[in-house]
Amino acid sequence: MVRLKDIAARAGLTVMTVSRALRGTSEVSAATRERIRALAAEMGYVPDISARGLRTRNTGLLGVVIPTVIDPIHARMLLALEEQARAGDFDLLLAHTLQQPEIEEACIRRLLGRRIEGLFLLPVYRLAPEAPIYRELRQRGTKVVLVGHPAPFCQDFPSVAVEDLLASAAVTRHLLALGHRRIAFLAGSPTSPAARERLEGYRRALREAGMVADDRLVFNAGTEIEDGAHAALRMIDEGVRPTAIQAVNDLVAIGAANVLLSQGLRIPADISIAGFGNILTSEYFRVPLTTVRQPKYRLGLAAMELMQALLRGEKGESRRLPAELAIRESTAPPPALPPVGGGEAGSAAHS
Amino acid sequence: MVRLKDIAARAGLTVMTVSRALRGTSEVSAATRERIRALAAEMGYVPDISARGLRTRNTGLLGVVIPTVIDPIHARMLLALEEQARAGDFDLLLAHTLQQPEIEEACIRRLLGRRIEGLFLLPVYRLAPEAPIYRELRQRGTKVVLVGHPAPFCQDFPSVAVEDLLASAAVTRHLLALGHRRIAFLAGSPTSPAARERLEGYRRALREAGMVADDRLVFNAGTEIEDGAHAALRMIDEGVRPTAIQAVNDLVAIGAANVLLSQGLRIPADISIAGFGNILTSEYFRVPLTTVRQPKYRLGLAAMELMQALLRGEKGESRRLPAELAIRESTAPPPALPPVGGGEAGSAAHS
DNA sequence: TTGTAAGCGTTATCAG
DNA sequence: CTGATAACGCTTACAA
Repeated sequence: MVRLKDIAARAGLTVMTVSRALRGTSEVSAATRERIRALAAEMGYVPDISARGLRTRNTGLLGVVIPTVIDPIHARMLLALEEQARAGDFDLLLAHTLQQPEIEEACIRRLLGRRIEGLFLLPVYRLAPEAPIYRELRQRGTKVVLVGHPAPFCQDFPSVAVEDLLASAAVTRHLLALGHRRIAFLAGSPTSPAARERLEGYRRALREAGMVADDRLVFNAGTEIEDGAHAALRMIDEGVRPTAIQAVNDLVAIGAANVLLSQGLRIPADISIAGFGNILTSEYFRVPLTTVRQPKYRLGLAAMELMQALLRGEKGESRRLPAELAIRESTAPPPALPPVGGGEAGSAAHS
Repeated sequence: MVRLKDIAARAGLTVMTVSRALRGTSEVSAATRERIRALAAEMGYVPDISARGLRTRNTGLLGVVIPTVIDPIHARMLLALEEQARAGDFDLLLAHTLQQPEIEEACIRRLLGRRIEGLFLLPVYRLAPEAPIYRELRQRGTKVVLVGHPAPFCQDFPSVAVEDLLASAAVTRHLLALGHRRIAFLAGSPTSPAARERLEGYRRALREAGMVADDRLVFNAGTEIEDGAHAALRMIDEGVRPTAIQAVNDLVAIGAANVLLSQGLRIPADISIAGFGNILTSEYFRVPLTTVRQPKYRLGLAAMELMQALLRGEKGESRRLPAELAIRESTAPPPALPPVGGGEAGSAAHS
């Protein structure tokens, strides 16, 4: 490894002069500056950022803690983040939590040892109102940008999140506008604020339309394709026959759609399906879905902007990004006017 | 930030004693060790890894340079890598190249400044036999594990890659065994060794079956869904009517499949489709595809093993990982025995 | 078992 | 414009 010292020796100058010449800072005669620069290039000098950081107290490191990079939404967000980081002359340390609190804690602790200047945190959501590592981050005054919805245990960090509630309500309103009156909802995990917001958006839209949100139309699914399939089967078992289904995400929607198609139902002729878009653009799935396009890349940009503000010592304001409804041929008016009222679960209508 | 010095002051001891106590190294009285430990915990001490590294000359950092983390294959590989890295007490610096040589060079240079101990490199493939930054890596003796196929400009680095040629040949043999004699190939970018291997595997299998690989059945596609669609349209335009299609990857296959389905063809009744699996398990696409399952996670593991060997100062042996053919209902015997011989492009039969 | 001195590669600071 | 000195937080090497 070539060090400043080595260049200084070759140049017959002090380390300091070389350092200054290379940084272009301070006044150094143009002549020597060029000479040093050439020499450094020739010798393949690469400054040691850690050593510099030791002295200047800035490491130029940002941490990203993410459930898993396999999630396409998160991956796109990460891409944006990394591009922005490089532009701002930061390097990115990546760590996965696999949605496990212990791993999350270990990750964060390691990153703290790296003296990261800021942390992008996609939290592992828990119901508990407190989490020790989050408390520690607060005490340390670590600059944290939460990428996701705030929850009790992480409330006081500035955050960037999608307007899930509004977007979900828009989906429901879209279905209502088409004439659907019996809309089932395949819900996600109750520990996930995003999933909860989506359920709440559905309920709010129903209420605003003067209807009663019937819980017999809400099925606990999860986040995976299988979860959607199981939920759809349960729905059929229970004799519930909605004219439309709204799912907490694309995967769940696809799982449900596959089940329905295998039952001989046609989409959207017999039943409409809508939900949030998590994978690809879902246009490439041959299951017709009307989806909410999530602003993945913009989420990354917004997160970085917030971080920049924090790094400048500002307060940093949380932001909610709108999501856009991508209406496709997957949703259509209900096949026939559903019976109004009706007592049994299957025909339980909002009204 | 709490430093060793601070703990030492509070404990009435030297920095050295504290350092030793915390590391558990050397002989320190069990009593003081516990006392120091407790004190450190209470004060929230986190050792500064960079400072330590400055002294010990190991940074505990590994770099990953990747086209984009959006690619599901790469994302899974990255996940494995990160998990392994953490297990080995390394942190991971992530950088994207976006497939652009200049960005790649900039990334690598930055990582060198971080004094990474090793670099996982998913190269930006170019046809040129030399690339300056690769030469520099060689000269520096940086420990590099190539994740991908070797190419002239990066030949001398140890690598981990999938047995694309063999896997591709297996696909073709599978189609041949079903009785297909007119198999089209939708090829990828010629700069990508993996794509080239896949084309070569197809050709080899045909030759081994005593057939002539007819280039009129090979269409340049690319890597995206749209590329597959365009290639399929071109194929149809040129009047080529294969009984089976083999694609360089899943996306291309899906693009082609969508076009064929929209033309009223049924899969696999009228035409069979097979290729490499890049997205999800493609089981969830309602386009029937027989695919090659790529050992994404094992690729990550193997890369890390290779890196460990390099770090131990060993030579490090390149490895090729086999890929498994996932046969599904997407491939079936050809609808009718194709005409043997035949002069025009459309019916151009092998042998 | 504990302490002292020195140094890792860089830059802040003050002096010339 | 350039140099000398000290320091960032930690650990190695040697001394007590």
